Amino acid sequence: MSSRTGADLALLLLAGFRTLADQATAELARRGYEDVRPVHDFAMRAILSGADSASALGRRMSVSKQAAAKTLSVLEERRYVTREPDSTDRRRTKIRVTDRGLAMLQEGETIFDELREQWEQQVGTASLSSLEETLRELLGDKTIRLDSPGWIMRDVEN
Amino acid sequence: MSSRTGADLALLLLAGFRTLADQATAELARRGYEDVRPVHDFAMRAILSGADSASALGRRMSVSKQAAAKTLSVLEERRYVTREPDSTDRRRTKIRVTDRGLAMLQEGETIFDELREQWEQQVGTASLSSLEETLRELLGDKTIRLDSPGWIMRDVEN
DNA sequence: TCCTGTTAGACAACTAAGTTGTCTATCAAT
DNA sequence: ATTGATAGACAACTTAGTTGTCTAACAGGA
Repeated sequence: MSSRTGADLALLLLAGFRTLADQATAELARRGYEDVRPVHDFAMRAILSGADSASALGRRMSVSKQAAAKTLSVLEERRYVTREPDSTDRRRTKIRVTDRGLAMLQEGETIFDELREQWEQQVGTASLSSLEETLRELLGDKTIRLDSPGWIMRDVEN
Repeated sequence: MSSRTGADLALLLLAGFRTLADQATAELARRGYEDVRPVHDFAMRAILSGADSASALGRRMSVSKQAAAKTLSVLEERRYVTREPDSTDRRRTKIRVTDRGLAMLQEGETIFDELREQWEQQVGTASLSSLEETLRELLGDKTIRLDSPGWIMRDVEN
């Protein structure tokens, strides 16, 4: 079916992402981490990989530092990170991922791996890794911009 | 590189979609249709395929009817659709895609096809269509929910 | 024909994740 | 010592959603 056009390709990619992200978010909630969205997970990864201040995180995620600061304050509120003053540079406040944060990340990774496993069983190892290979080739090392508000999962009423 | 995990797979899919969507939006703007986002394009398609009222559109896009009505009013403002009273059911107001709307859709489709063409040249016809095949198999006929606010393209300042 | 339940659309208040713009404090370097 | 850049904060705005409540119109059965 579905006429093989460029627009369909875009929709397929989107649907693929959303399927994984929605399932992961739901499963994460089921395992005790409610109110965590993919964007939080990604931000935490970025922090761990060295973006340990609001400005740095903003740069890393290609988002304004103000937006990054907002994300950080909800992460702090939910006890996934802490902020402490940087002794060497009194302008900065250093971000630290808490143990709870690490545990959440771990759980998230596990869930994503499980989902990938399911997909592998559905279409075979070869198909899936060739898909990944193709996408990597197409996207190169292009870092992913996260400046799209949302991709939240909610339920609809009417 | 990039450890072959489920999370990476999700990010690849997202990056793929965003790359296409961002480029398409930019190109559409360059060709005279500014302030059009993917979500508008998708909504117009849904209208054309029969969802010709706010409530119907909401159901089709898995979004509340209020959200659909909002989208419709910006589409109307920008002269991509018109609303007219339905003679057979006085509660409803019928949505019609304007000529300008059709032209915009046409242009959008062309652009997406061009982008797909580029990708094809980059990785080969076989790889790309196998990617599409795999995704279709994984996602089935699952319709795409559009209830994520955003995926807008904006520029970042600092 | 009337009552009852459902549907369409509108309005209002709220949320989430962004954006600009402006401000102060601190650093770094000529 | 001044000058310029950087970190973070605060405020006002934007987009695309969400609930909740309301009225008007339809549809079907007693």
